[in-house]
Amino acid sequence: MSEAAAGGRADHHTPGADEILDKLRDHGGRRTTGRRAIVEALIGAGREHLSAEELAAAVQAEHPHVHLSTVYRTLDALESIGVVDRVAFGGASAVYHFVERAHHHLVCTDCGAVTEVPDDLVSSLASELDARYGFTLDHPHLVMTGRCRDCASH
Amino acid sequence: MSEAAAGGRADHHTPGADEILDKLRDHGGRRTTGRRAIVEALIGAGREHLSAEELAAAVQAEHPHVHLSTVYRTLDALESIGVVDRVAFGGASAVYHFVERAHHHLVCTDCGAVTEVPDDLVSSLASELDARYGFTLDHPHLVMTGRCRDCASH
DNA sequence: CTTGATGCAAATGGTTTGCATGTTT
DNA sequence: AAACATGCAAACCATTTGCATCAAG
Repeated sequence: MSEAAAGGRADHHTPGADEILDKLRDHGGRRTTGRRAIVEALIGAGREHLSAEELAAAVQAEHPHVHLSTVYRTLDALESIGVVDRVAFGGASAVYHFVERAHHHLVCTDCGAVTEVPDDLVSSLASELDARYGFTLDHPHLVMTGRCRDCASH
Repeated sequence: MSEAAAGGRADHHTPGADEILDKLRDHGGRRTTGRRAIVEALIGAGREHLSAEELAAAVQAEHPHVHLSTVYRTLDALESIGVVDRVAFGGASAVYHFVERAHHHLVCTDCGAVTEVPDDLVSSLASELDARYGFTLDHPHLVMTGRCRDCASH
């Protein structure tokens, strides 16, 4: 995994914020301090999946003027250039994270915990669904609900 | 549409409305005309998955006074006694249907079409997830997103 | 100086809730 | 009567949008 973009370490200067902002600019976007702050906060979250509100809170610790709607707009922009993945499951707020390797999500309906599942675990089901129904599963966006180990034992 | 409201066939008296209302009453609920109308409309929908609003519209054709919030409350009640299944996927409105055999749902992110998938297709993935993560997939509630045959070909 | 980004407030849309009233048991 | 259901309006909550302003290119 690209330790730079993903890293929990290897952040000598600033992980991949610049690269991401560059990508944004390549798509006609602009580099702003707000966006940098948002990207950095998202990088800082490591592999945690944050909601827009949590991300806004993190950003606002340093940049109090950055508005929640800006966070949403920036996440939208990042999602549309394929840098960020939005994970939405019924009702509750969506969470966002960087797209690294393809993976799916198990969301516990009790405690809300999100577990990542590598894509290959799902691929045979995916081809089955394709063969039988012509249905193409969302590859990096699949969200499956159920109960996690802890909650299941109650 | 449902010129049935009570089914095109196999409805000698009234499908299962009474049984369902009985179940509701067994759980401390009351039989009201509104609830009967809602249950009948849901039965009339056959295996279509309706949103609360669609259901309300269907009911209101005959009983204009039945309010949308009553539909929601009734669906809640029916869900909590295990008679109906609510299928919610990010953002859009949830759809409801009777719990018959266990099945999952493929929701097309383009056109919103809902395809049913028998449980057995998913069971090997389910046991895999259980074995690896101790995660118990929601059995009759799984919602998977992607693109249906029609939309995928665009 | 043009186009995109932002803050803010207000709108959205699906769903839920408080309340006073009407019904079922 | 007591407990529950209902209509209605208003509240909710995550997200989106209109608009005037601001800043990046």
